[in-house]
Amino acid sequence: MLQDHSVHVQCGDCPIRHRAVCARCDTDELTRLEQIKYYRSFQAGQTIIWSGDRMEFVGSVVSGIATLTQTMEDGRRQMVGLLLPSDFVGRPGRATAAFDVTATTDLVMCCFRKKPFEDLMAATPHIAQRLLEMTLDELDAAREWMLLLGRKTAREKIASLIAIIARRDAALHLRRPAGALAVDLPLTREEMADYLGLTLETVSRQISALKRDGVISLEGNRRVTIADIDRLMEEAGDDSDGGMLV
Amino acid sequence: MLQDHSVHVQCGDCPIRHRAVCARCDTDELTRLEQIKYYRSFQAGQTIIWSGDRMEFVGSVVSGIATLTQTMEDGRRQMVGLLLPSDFVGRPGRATAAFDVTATTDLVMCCFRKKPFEDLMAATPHIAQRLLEMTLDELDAAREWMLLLGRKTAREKIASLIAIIARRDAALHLRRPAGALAVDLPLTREEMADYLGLTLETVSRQISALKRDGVISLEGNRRVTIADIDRLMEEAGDDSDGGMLV
DNA sequence: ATGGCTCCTTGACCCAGATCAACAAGAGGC
DNA sequence: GCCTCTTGTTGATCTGGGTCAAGGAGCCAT
Repeated sequence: MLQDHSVHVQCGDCPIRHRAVCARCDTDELTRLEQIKYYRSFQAGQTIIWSGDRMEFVGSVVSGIATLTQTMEDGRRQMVGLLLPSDFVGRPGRATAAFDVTATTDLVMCCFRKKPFEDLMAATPHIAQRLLEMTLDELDAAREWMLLLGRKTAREKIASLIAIIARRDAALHLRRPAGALAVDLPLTREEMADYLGLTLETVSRQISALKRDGVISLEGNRRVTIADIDRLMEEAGDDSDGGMLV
Repeated sequence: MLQDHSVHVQCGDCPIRHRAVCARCDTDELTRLEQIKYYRSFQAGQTIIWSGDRMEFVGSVVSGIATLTQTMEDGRRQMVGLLLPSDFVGRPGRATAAFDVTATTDLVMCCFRKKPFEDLMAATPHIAQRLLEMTLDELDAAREWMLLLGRKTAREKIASLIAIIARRDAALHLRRPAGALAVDLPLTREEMADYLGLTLETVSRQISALKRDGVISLEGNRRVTIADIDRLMEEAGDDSDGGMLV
């Protein structure tokens, strides 16, 4: 009986390598990464790291989806990061986590124990440079997200979220959309609400409204078909096309 | 007649060096930075970079305050970054700016032309590593900000903003508060509204409310005295003390 | 097939904060 | 001093999205 073969993915020929930490590593550097890496699986709903925990490792999402969230004492919750395959988790140079990291689907991570990774980073400028690039991208994304949270209407927020997921999906698979585009929403209504700073009822109402108005259509309640991307972007209120689709 | 002496500040003995890009550079690296640096002054209200512009330089704020903002076609505006002295501006590895950068007070920047800086960065792992650290800090701050925008009430937002400015102020001067703490709000009510995702009227009302309730008091309408920091933090709804004051 | 989940939708009502509008308080400039 | 311009305050009213509440739709497990 074979083990789940996802645990045998190699960084070097991983299909998402073009977006990963090791995107520009040479074979020598890859070898050293291989030596310190290991895989961990998490079940849907499982918390990977609690805010305030000691961080034992850093790593990349190989498959599945994780979220970064912050919760106030009274239970108000805000998602502050959505981690899709190739995204980096953890913070070299800091001992404890500032946010909760949760697997929202079954998840496989490619992990590196923190100390060896930091040593390798110190010895391999490539990696720090690539990590800087990725962190700057994340910061840009966080800033777009801030505009969404602070100024967009509920309808614009939903349209934006669908556009963001469609874009990430396309970027990951290096493909451009062929006509009507189908996207799986990897989040529950409640998770979308936490992403958007809304309640789940408002999310549900606005998705219904976009459907009623012909901007999207639904198969089941997770799979969305986007009839007209330009119309969706317009509904999202984005001034730029946000670098839509790579 | 002497020129404004702020233009003669040296990175090496700059009072804010402990927070700047060059925080951990040795004398040799500092010398190389000195060779490619130059100073630029901007007047209050002047736009430093427009979103979409080619970025000719990167640099650090020496004195004064700049903001990073995003504007939608219909004029809705969201601040996505508040740049105080020691903060880094610009994005090595990207040709065009994604946000508007504006001086909200008279401002002096220590600039490096982009290409030489990138070359130096490639040759000096130190700098990329320090920049990564700073970017990760900014990302953490952006994520706290997202909780504020998505989930906090107007009153909590105002309390948070005052706390954030007090904290940054203290960190910059490496001092801890002695009893009641006075802070200058370096922003107009409208700028605060853009920071917080509110209208300026709501900002004004909530500041009045905090004053009425004895959480803060005002001298003029820019200088705030915080009677009781713990009370303010409580009003801000922060679960952690947010690493208050370094 | 039935009960008990979790997830989603929809309706009725309410309220925090937006909007519209008037006015006060400085800060220069002359 | 007086005028003008910008910035800030406060009031009255409106509304988008929150809250509360009642079902519906899948999806197991028994």
